[in-house]
Amino acid sequence: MESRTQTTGQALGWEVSARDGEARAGLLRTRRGAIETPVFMPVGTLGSVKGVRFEELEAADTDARIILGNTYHLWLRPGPEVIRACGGLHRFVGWGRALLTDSGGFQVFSLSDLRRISEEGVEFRSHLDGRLCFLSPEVSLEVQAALGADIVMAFDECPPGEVGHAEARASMELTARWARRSRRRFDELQAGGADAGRTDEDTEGLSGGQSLFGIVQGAAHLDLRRESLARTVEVGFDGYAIGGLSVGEEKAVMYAVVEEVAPLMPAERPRYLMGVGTPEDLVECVGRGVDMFDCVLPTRNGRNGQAFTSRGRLNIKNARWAADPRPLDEACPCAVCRRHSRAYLRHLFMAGEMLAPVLISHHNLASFLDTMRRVRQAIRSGEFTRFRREFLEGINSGVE
RNA sequence: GCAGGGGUGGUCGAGUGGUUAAUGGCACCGGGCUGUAAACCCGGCGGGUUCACACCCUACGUAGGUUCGAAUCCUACCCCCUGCA
Repeated sequence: MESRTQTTGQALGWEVSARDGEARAGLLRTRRGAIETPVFMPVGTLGSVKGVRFEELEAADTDARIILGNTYHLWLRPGPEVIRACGGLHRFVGWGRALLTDSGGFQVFSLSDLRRISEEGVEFRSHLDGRLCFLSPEVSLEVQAALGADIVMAFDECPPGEVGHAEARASMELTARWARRSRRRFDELQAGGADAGRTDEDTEGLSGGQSLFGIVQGAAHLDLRRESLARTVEVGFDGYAIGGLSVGEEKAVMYAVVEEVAPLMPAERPRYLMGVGTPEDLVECVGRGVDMFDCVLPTRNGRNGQAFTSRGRLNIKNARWAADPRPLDEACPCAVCRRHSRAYLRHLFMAGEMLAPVLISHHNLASFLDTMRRVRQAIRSGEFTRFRREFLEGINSGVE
């Protein structure tokens, strides 16, 4: 038996197996399984990757190794007590693989009309029933302990993408202070056994506890980004995320920030770009040094009738597909593309059949995850540059 | 046959003398969606010319009529629904 004593005691294992330029291929070891990176993580905000069954997420054509849940949403409903009583989020939803929970920081942005920020935390007017709720770094980490995800996120403030320097600085500094508080409360909760998802000691050579990621903010201002990174690293986390992108800024700005920040992030820790992105964003940002991604696009756009294909986006509602016997993407090996035609999917969508969004979501997810498999392969074989060029050419060639 | 009610743009349905090419809904056509307040949101939707402003044509069962002006009023006819025979 090979000894893994050198990683025992840590909650998360991480090793890079290949590099190609800034792109890295690696293995992220969590208490609920190993995850090859770069990885795309499907979003399951409310405890469900919308429209996709867990069996399908596990199936070979998709094979998601880790999915997200959301602290704010699960906190409001069904509530952390319910989920703790059911043995944590894994057992509650019936998913045995890895989970990552976002802290609710994104809702500070997306629900900006319903909240007020103070040093202490964020007062939300619940979007469900209007009642006043208070989320802070401490509360967020307490809820995340009750959910018991394998990776949890520090509670941050996510400002709009185009905020000016002064506002971005104030926000970034608040996030930095919240990072310390998140770290402190996290450690207390772990020491106190509050983690509902704890696994046996030595699982995978890991401690069995949760791991915690810090989040870099600073909007489009590179000096603030660098400072935010330094202050986050100073606190010390198991992994580091870039937050506050794809929130209204120009795409070039996003790429510029990632290009500046990712290579400066600790090389011995996984790098997670939050909320990104399109297939081309994934490839571009892997090329800038990112290891982990999540995004609602495959499921949301799938539900709304848009398929991501190797030749770009295909809107299944378009009349031009009405009698098209071809699959969504002739190059896609997913279960949906192997079985169903564009004509059938369009018919289902136009008829309002719930199977249509289900099938397109499945295809999109399978497509995103397949892209990441090919990205990893390209990095390992030292052909990432060529892969990137050919992939982008394909995406831009247009669906016929 | 008699008595009521009704025939409006792809469809259902408002409008009952003048901003009416005609409110809405649906259908249809197109666009958007990036740590999910999203199975959602936005736009178009009689025809023609125009990049556009704009202009022309055709339209409220059919045919006449009244009026400066009619989907709206009058007459005849056709058709549909309900009740009674």
